[in-house]
Amino acid sequence: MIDPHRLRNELEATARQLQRRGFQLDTGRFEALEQERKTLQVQTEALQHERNARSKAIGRAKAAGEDIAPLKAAVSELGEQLKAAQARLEEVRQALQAIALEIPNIPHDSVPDGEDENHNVEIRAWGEPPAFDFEPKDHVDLGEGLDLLDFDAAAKLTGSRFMTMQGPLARLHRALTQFMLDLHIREHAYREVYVPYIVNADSLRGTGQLPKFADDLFAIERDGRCDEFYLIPTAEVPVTNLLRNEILEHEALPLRFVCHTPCFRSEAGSYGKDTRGMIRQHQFEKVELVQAVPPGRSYEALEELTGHAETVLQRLGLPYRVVALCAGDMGFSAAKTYDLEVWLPGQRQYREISSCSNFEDFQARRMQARWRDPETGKPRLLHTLNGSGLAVGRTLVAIMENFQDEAGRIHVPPILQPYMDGMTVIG
RNA sequence: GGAGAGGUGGCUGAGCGGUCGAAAGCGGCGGUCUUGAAAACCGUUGAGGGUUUGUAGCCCUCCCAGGGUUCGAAUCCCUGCCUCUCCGCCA
Repeated sequence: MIDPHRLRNELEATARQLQRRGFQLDTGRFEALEQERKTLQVQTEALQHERNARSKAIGRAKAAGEDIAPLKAAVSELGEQLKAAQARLEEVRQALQAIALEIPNIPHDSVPDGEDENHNVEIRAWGEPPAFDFEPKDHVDLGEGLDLLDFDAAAKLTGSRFMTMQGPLARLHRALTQFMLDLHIREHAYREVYVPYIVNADSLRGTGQLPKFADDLFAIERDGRCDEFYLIPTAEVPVTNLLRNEILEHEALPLRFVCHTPCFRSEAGSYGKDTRGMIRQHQFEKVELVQAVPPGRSYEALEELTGHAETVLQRLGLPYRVVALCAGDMGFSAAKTYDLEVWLPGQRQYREISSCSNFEDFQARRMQARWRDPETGKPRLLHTLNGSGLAVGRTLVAIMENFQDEAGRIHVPPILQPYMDGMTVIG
């Protein structure tokens, strides 16, 4: 949610900033509602004041043994008026709230203009795409060739967009997770957390998935209702919501959490896109980095966090580039996002493997995540950030395709070999 | 799943339907005392919102959440959520 004061006081300027990401704010409707809210709120509070004062007078009169019947009658009437005013105010409030919840975050000034991914800007690249003296295969052919990857089996068990792995490939997948967690814990000072994989609607509202993106989620039915519990689409949701309705002491910051979870995405509307292989699945594993920092520090933190994710790719020896998303391509809650894209020889292109974002106070306001500013002693909204460090399934794909040989074998990156009992090659 | 108890400020914990945003203790902050510290003593100490040029004043809301009763609800009623105890079941 963006700052309601900002919406009230700088409505036109805010609308222009939102337009950069292709969002049209209906300023006329907002202003009308806001005007009404103001009038109704003042009126309602005046009535409440009146009622409070009169009720107290009744209390005093009763204590003094006076006749209170006429006083009561007078306040009764007030009660009706108050009830009506409150009802109208509540209506207007909810309308305003509904609008506010569907307004995306304002792009930071440093975010490039543009409508879609074609306007994203490459910031830097690392490593060289490998030169093969044979025709490189994609991960599907490699995995199925080794008899270690099976999409048909998963289709039998569940349906499309799931997969099964076996033997050393499943182990490599697990090794990747361990390596990522260890790296972030040991070298980047993150604290590991374990969280529920099912969250309630309040949590999803807090990070911004609800109310707008319910279609991307798997809802869980319970007691005949399916609007309460959902499978997490990313660890971002439970981990960031640890801070919901909390006021942190300054000493606790910055907060750095790393969390490995499965992620579940319905990806409604993505049919026909990346149908082959494990690039786009309903279930995948991810190691997620989440930070909460004082407001003045969040852009510095974004650079650091992006660097932490990059380190994973560098240690594995995977070529990648860093891309600044343009205003039109950013996610709903983000003020600024860097995507990490890894080179996939099977597709001959860079593909997203991590997305690192600064949400500023957008999520914090939704979930009332605050810290006590030592300057004033007063609670203020935190800034939250997160990034994949990394998406495990896609990292596995990158390793398979970049480290294949002509025989269709997969060479284990040296940094992972200790996690594999020294195994150097699969196949 | 069955039976019972309970959810109050940073913590512990009082609270008869009116003078309760809430006693008391602890903690925090400021001060007195002290060479310094401790102790003692004094003072102070929740959050959100509206109005407003205003960190001034005035006002509103918040005692788990949502409804209800009432002139008036932390206190009474209903629903939900959560916690605890006992039994059952279970990894």
